[in-house]
Amino acid sequence: MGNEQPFEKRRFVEEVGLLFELLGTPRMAGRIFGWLLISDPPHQSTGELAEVLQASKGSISTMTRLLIQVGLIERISLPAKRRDYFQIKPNAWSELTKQRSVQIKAFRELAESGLTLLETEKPQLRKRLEEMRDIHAFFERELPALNQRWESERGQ
Amino acid sequence: MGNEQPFEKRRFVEEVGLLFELLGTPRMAGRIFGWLLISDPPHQSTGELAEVLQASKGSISTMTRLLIQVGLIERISLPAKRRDYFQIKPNAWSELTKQRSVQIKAFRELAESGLTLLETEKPQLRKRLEEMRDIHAFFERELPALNQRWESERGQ
DNA sequence: CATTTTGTTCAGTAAATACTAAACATTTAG
DNA sequence: CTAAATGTTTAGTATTTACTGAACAAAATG
Repeated sequence: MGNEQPFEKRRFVEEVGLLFELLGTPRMAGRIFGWLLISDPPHQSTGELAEVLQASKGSISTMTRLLIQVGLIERISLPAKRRDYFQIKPNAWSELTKQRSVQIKAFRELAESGLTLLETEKPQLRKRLEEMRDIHAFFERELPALNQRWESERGQ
Repeated sequence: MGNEQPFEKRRFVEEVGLLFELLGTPRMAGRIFGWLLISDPPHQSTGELAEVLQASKGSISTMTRLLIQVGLIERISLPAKRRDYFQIKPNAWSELTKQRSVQIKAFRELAESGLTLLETEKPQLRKRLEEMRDIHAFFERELPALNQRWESERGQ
């Protein structure tokens, strides 16, 4: 089959895969995401992904599910044609920021439960946890604000 | 040996371990970090860590090295006493934010190299990558500013 | 110098993970 | 209905990873 995509595109896909792997997400998920960033058209089916990326359909199925779950891609179905397609989710990055806030909250709460444990201890010992709590409370408050600023700046 | 630390402290340590694991860092590294957040004194030796956390010295050695590398703890040596101790790094969280900026930069650069690939394509196809580039450029610029605001607000 | 105390490195292991390939299910088209 | 196309689930595999325990190295103490 005519499976000759330019060298550079393959390399791009592979780079995205490696970056994802570095950040703890399976490389294949990164490859899928990478391809969906440059594919024409922007929406691709499971079969197309499997062929272009030389991966099994099972792998594509699992990893698209993962990418949907973390909010980076979405499943769409086109009116007439075949079954379903995947594409980069238009608001992917903003939503990722929101997820980041959830993590930050977890750290803030952990710091607070630690402070409860050290309730009766001298300030010197509590300092570590107070700093952890305060900075996370700060970002928990400011990150959504920053994200909102982004959305309005670009939105117009 | 008198190894009876309160229930709640063990649970705290285990919770930090689980959160770390969730974020892709080995659980044992999280346990070490958790214990260093509540230990008295705040600095602990490899041997102490191994005993409290019921882990092998080898594991402690590897994981402290990891934690130092990511900037969360530091190695200190006390004047008279034994060899070296570990403690939470005073500026840990701010430095972590800086590292986050490095990742964001990687995404921005990836988006740009993708845009180079689609240089001659129609705008419709370039949109995905432009959005990815722009939001990452935004945070690459704003995150350090936010962090600086934190440092001055608390610094006084 | 010999002994103890402390930390690192290394070899081995058990469990988790990222896949593949094939069986199965479901829809679409003739 | 039958056949083709598409996607999911499952079973199996190979690799990676997070550990342990022991050998080793280096320094401090007597």
